[in-house]
Amino acid sequence: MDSPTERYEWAVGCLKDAQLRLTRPRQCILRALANQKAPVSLERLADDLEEACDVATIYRTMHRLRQAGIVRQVNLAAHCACFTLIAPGERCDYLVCRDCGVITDLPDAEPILELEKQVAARSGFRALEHETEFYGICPDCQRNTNPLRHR
Amino acid sequence: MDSPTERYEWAVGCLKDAQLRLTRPRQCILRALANQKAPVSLERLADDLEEACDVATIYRTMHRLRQAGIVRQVNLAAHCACFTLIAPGERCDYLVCRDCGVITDLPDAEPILELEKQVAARSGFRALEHETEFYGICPDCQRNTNPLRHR
DNA sequence: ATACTTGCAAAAGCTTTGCAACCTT
DNA sequence: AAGGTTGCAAAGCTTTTGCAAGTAT
Repeated sequence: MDSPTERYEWAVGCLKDAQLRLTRPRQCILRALANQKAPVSLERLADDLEEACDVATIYRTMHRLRQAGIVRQVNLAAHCACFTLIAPGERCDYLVCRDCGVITDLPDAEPILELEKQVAARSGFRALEHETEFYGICPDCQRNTNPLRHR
Repeated sequence: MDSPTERYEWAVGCLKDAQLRLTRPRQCILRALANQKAPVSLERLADDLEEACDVATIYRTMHRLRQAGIVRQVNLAAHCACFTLIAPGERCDYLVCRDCGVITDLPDAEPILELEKQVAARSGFRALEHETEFYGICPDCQRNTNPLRHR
């Protein structure tokens, strides 16, 4: 499930399963989401759309996609909701630069899945999911050490 | 560093180190934070204050506490900033109920610290920190299975 | 034809900022 | 006394909602 096309098709399938209509704005939104593996902020998402559409529509759509389990809302940075497709095999472990904000996917987070099982067993919580963010300063920003850029 | 008093004293020490003044509103805010191990939303924090104070003051204070490394902003739920003291030994791994919103601290997240080291080594990121949230339905909410309560 | 969706506009929230008065150091 | 802080009010954003018109099924 790696190519944007595959991811898009998967999402469209889910949309139909959820009895949501495949409208023009929704096509654009799903395509934009399918192109990005890392979570995208709503602002960025709006910019990425092939065809502009109303903010209200984007918000409403994201809400429905979330309900339908097609999209996950990730709370990486304060003050902006970020979203990502939950295509099969997708991870939700990220490495975020505190300085430039770049978000990378973290592929090898097996230990967390292990931990998740333990937590499920001990806590009695059901339907467990997780989300991990590692924050730090990326190599690029370590080089550009302008102290003023750092918040 | 377990008792609220110890945590409060620690925070006050940091405040002085950061050359921030110990005003009345700041005392209240730090005390409220020291009483809670789990992250508190701003709304809740405001309610917990012994003495009411202006929202603007709370926001400005949280901003400074964050800058001074006294407080961590956690993005547990969308639409509300949550804060917690970063007293020594404090963890940042949580178990959150998707239904009732209760937040519990997760004490045994060793594997994540291991992973953090690996990630630091491989990625070249510096000053790595992490934040993990496990989401699920808590035992209580599993019992009260009113489907309408679940979003 | 039906009823789900969209855009526009307005409302509602949350967060930030300006400024004079106030209080800690 | 000096300057960091506060409260109040207003401005800025982000997110939500109402409604008539538009469109996928």
